[in-house]
Amino acid sequence: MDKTFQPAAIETRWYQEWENRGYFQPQGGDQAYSIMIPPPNVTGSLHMGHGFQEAIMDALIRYHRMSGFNTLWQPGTDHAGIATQMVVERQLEAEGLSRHDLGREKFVEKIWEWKEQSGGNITRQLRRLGASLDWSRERFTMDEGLSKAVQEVFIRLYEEGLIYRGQRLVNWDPALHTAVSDLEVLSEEEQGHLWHFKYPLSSGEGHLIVATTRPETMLGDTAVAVHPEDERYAHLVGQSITLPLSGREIPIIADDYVDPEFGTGCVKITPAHDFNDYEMGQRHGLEMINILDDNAAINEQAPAAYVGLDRFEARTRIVADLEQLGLLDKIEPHTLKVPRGDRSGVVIEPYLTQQWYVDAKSLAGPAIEAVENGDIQFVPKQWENTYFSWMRDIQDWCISRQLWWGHRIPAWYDDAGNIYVGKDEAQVRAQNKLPESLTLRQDEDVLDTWFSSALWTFSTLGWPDNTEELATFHPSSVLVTGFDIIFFWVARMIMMTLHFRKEVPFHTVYVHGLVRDAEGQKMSKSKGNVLDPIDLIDGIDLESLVDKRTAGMMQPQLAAKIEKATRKHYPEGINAYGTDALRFTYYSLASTGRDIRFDIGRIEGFRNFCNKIWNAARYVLMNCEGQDCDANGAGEVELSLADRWIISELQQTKAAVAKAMASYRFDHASQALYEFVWNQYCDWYLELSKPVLWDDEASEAAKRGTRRTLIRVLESTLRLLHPFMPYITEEIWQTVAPLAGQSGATIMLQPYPLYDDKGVDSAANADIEWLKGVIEGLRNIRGEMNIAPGKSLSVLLRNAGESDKSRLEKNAASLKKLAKLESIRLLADGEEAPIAATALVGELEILVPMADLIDKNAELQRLAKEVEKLEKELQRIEGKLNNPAFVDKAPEAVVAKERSKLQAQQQALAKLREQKQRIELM
RNA sequence: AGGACUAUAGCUCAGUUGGUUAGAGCGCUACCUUGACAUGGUAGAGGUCCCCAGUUCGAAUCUGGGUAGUCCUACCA
Repeated sequence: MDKTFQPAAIETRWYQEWENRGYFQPQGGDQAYSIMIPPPNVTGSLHMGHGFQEAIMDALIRYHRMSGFNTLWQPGTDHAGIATQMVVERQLEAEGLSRHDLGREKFVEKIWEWKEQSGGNITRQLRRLGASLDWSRERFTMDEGLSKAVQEVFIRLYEEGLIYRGQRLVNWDPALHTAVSDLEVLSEEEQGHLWHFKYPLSSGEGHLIVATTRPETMLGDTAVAVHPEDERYAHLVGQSITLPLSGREIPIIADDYVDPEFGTGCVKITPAHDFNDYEMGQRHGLEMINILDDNAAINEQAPAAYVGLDRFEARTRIVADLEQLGLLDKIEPHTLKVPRGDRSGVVIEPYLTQQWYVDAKSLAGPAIEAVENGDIQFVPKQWENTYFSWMRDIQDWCISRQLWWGHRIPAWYDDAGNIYVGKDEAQVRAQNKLPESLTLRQDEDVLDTWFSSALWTFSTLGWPDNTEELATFHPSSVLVTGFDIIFFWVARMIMMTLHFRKEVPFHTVYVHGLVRDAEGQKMSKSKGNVLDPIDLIDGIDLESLVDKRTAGMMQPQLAAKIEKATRKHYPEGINAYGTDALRFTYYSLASTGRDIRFDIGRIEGFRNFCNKIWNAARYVLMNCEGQDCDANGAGEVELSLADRWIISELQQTKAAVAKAMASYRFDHASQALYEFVWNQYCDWYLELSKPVLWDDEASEAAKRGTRRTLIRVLESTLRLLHPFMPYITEEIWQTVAPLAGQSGATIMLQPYPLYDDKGVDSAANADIEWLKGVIEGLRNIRGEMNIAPGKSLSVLLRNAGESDKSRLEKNAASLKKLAKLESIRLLADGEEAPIAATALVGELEILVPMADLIDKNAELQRLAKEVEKLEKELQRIEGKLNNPAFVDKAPEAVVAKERSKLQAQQQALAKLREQKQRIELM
């Protein structure tokens, strides 16, 4: 074995082995455990957030697989309609082509080509992370089976009246030429203006002043509204004004939506271009005039002077023209929220179009109930509120997208505008008895990607066919996801699954935090602070990292800034830490918080932890390989106190990990394991094994017992660690297992260690605690007194009780070795104690004679510090016990505890004071 | 505007049903290449648990009110 752990040398080898041998496939078992991967975008790449999420799922999966469940982790990707189409369109653009130049069929072919070419990226990354997905079952939202499911769902919902087509105002992305759902629109505050215009009354007697942030929409105004109780305008309601530029006469109406306090209290109403105005238009039966085209340029409904102008050009022109007419009252700076497409970044227009909708309200009822009655539980629970608040006010879901990449809507139209929904044209004709002569054309649109994602848990298992997998693995056990897609995905999955399967898609939703950079910033390409998990595994030099972060940017002007920041944060690039260290870092950060700051310092610590495990194994193997470790359990074996103690500690660790896993506290699991391996097994047990193994006097049974304990505890620990650190544990386990009497081809299919109360040994625990106390007392004297570590000490014990005496007897060898003692013995009866530095373990006094090695003043200082600490503590306890209210009202156990504390501390204090005095008299 | 969450060591974070001397990792200081490991060992320093008030014998923990930050939802033209 190398002196340091080299992850790169083993990771790929083991992953290939696992995959080739089919270990990731369900292995049987009484109970099923399944997780459906939240499908990443097929043409994308994994970022730190994905890495975090996959690591969590893999830990759950490996844990349950080892625990004997019939375990499936279902892999797959989605087609990410808009994102993917955009990428390919941009590639075409580079060749000076648009998708229209190619035509629909050719263009979709191109996307498939791109998918084939780039689709392996994600799955390659997942493999590098050690994700034990059953690749033999990999699915894609656009593959045949899932498309069939999508079609089936659409048709059935249509037949049940839960999908309908209607003309509504939608969020229109003028760059992508498609409707997007309200979830895909992000509103941010931006600086704009508030333009005040004079609208002349048709009566010719004066004007009203309206304010707007979007002057161009005035071409589509069909009313001006005031508040019904606004006395200033009450007399004008029912009259009309003559709309400037268009010359149309439009009514003045009253509606309590209007806030009389804002602006002038008069609002221009444009029902075809504003969501609130749309509703008001409905209430008042107003005309809807659409003045934009698909590009958000002015259409021919508007006066000729503006037709064809882009919306922002038209804005400038209209303001200028109104000013010229003397109708511009004033312009004020104004902060407003501007809605932008999350993909395109352009300003979204409310736009009147024909779209398909899902009646979400009807589907929401059972979905709310499933969470209310606990069929589905969120972890942490507070996310249920987020879910409820959205579900209880849910809007119908616009599912049609004016894209070419996606599931085409299975609807056909005849020239009379009749709609026929079915599997294909032939079936539609047959079902509706349509003559051959009737021309039908299929709807041009495709479905929202989330529509197919909503079916993910059951479509991946073969639905609508009644497959065995569906029966076995559905509902899935848990969904692991970020809170940012509770609405997009989780809620819709619950609705769809309940409707079609009459069962929940998953029993638990584990909501994890969002990975941010070390400064708490969200990682994003435009900020240039994204990290590729693979770069933390393999390492990356500075220049490559800069190139990677500044390549292919939407806004190249940011490149310089990103380069600077990158050079500042990673002047040396990023070291290679390996997958296990990265994964363990993720777990250590997976608490209940919403934000996860990823600090490079953390991963370094866990890389060191891997190295610690590696070297501990090296030590164990050095002492066990070729030796009798009682692998077959036949030899005579004597277990030392230390052996019994570490076995006992191992049980506590098993229990802690099991508890942590049951509550999704991966941070607690990782903490418990780290603490056990480093602070107990390595720091104490390995050290305690040395005096036995290196002692020529020790019996063969004792040596065998220690070797057996060394190797078996290590073997169990590797299994305990495996779900979190798959590679290093497999690598070491291969050599360790046979020595520990375990056989098997791989650690990943071994049983997960279970807490065994027979292993718990409180007597051994107490003895070792005593031993640690004595050693730590001595080390403290050494450290504080600057006694050279190489210097052997002769130590005396005073005031030893019976248990101290027997413990001393049992542990003398260990004590000598670990505290580097020349000798240690009890002070004989009547023997006068020499002047010495003192440490206390309970009532036992440990004396290090000062003779020539201890500095008087240093010892006095050290004692003073101890005395002060005790005095403070005593004061606190006395205060408590002198308070009658405390003694009367606090539970007896608490009072008793304080009393015994008081006594112990008083004794200790007395001894230290006495000691201090003696030294002062020296 | 409504709601949620967060505030603990220099940094990143744990802290169970109120009772601990408030913990861990990283960083810091001193010493140490002893035969698993310097990606290491030993010892140590470091906290007004954001502020104020309340409940309680007792509050990092519970309640109310502030302050600061983050996020979500809905939005005023």
